[in-house]
Amino acid sequence: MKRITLKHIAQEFNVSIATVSKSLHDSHEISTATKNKIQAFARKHHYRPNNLARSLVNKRTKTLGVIIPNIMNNFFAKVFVGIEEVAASRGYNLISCISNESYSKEVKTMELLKNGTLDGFVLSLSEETQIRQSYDHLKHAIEQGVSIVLFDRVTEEVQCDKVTVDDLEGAHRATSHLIKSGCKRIAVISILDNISVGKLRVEGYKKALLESGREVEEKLIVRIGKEEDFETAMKFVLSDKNIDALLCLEESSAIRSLVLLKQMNYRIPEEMSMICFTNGELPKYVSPSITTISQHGKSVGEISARLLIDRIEEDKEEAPYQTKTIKTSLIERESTRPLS
Amino acid sequence: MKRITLKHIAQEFNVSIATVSKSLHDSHEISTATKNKIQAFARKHHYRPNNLARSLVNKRTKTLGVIIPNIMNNFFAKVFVGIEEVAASRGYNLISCISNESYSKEVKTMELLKNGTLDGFVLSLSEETQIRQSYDHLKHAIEQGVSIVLFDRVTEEVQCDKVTVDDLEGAHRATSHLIKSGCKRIAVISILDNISVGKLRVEGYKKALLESGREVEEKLIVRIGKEEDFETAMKFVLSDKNIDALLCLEESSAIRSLVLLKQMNYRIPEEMSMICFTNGELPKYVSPSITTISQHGKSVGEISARLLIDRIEEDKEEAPYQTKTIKTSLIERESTRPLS
DNA sequence: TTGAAAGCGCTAACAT
DNA sequence: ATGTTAGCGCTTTCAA
Repeated sequence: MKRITLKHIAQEFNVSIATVSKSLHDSHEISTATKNKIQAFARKHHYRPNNLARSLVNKRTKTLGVIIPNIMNNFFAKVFVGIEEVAASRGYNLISCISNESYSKEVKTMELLKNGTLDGFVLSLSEETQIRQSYDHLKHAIEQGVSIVLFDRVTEEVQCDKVTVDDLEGAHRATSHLIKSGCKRIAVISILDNISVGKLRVEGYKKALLESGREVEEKLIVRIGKEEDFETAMKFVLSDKNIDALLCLEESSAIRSLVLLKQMNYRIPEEMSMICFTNGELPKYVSPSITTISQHGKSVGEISARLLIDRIEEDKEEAPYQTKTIKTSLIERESTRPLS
Repeated sequence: MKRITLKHIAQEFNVSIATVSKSLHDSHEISTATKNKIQAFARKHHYRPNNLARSLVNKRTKTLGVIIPNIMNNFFAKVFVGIEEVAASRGYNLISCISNESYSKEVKTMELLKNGTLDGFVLSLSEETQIRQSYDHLKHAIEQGVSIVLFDRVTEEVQCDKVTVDDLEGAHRATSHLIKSGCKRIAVISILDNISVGKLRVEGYKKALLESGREVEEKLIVRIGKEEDFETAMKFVLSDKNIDALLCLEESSAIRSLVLLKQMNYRIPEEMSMICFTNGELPKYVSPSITTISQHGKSVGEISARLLIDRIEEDKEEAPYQTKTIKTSLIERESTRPLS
């Protein structure tokens, strides 16, 4: 059984398509009698308006594009959940893509989708995009009237609404916490040095050190690339026996460091304290559990979606762009010494 | 700057829309000269065909719907990645929704989307749907000619292509492994008793016990509901001091059991062995690390997407439905004794 | 209260 | 080689 259209219904009752359309929209122009019979018929036959046709006329699809670098990342998964909830509650669908940190995938997706299918985009820049600093795909989209909200990994280069995590403050908070708990030399472990948030976190770390009257030792800021062997790099770091704390800029390096430290029989947190970003399940259940900076991913998603939908719906395409910044929180666990 | 259409281009060169359309499709009917100038103009002005209009004519949207019960679940996240990859490689977009284990969300989503927006659905049933056993939304969709692929949590009630994990065999494999490693009394911890896969896993467990000449003790099959306090329930289970192995039917109960066992100073695996389903990061990095049954989520996703796209594209709407079953693998870790 | 007609942007069969 | 026409399914203005 094929899908039924206005035309079919019109034929059934020997009325015009317009009458059927109006009836189904419960227009006052139509008599209650005809409305009733048409509505009943439609319901009985599971009539569903064709959204493509409708969107073509209305120039609104009620669909948003979401581009996320990696869904296996706990933070992004949470953001996605937040976006999804808000979108659903406001009647929007989501077309979602995983850029997999690839610039070309990101570009292709945007190209593909800014063709009428979407009312706007929510996205976080892929690592490669941030390395290349090529943002033309975003700029073009905006020029063509597609609204965009950038979250987490953003850039000054593009004029649009943004939702960021206060990474600088987060790293500052983490570093200060380590200092207060008595740590003397704190190393930073970063595999995110290519992306905006990584850089901000390093800044926050430096700021905290300076504020407490310490010097920044560049060699304590360990940037590990994708090609390098993580374990080897870490062992080299740990050969500096005076390091007594690790600030890991994301989850995975924290977990891997922890495994290594345990192998090497470090006592945690006595000999080595640890804090990491991204408050997923892992840091919570690993032992010792790891003190984390929560970035409130779900809120980031919710706010991003709201920002985008508001801009689309209220036709405030000319309204000034805003950047909302979410504060982080520190969740104390076993990998740091209590602050007395 | 607004989006440019065939009409605009046609006006620009004083030709018909058809000529423009053909030029952009590089038709041999059009002279190279006109084709060139039209293509150049289109490129320069970033012309993108409106997909809505195109889909309306073609009756194909090249878009699939994906409904997943919970994206924070490692298995489903992997499935999603698999679907995404295949879909992208074959030129399909994904409209994705999280049912959040809710029947009504699942129904609403399907209602909303089987309106021309989609060529088909890939979905896994929500827990609530499996409890209510209401599958009319799926049946209607199929009647209306929307192709569906069900994965992981499936039902016999609906006639469509399916991709399942061999849960029975997985649980059988896990149980046999525990038996071979010397475990005497194996308890099953299930918070999935409402869903198909949960039941299959229990069956696999029973089968393995019987095969090894043991009896099935129903009280060793612990079904913990959402409302019950997990910890209290587990403590009660563990009051039976003869239990020396836990088969956890998913990740979270395994992790929580592990925390509890460590608190209670169990030696793992000597006094208590453990195996759980879902091979995510958690079982790997927790200590002791947990032996798991991998369900190969990404493959499940890939196969599902392929099955769906094949059916859509090859117009084999009448082809017999298939069910593909993915074998699990056992990944040995520290929570089980080696098989010597 | 109902209907005719135009149009959203595109495709495709059929002229010319 | 180019154009005309009809139509996908729907909304909306204007006319009856």
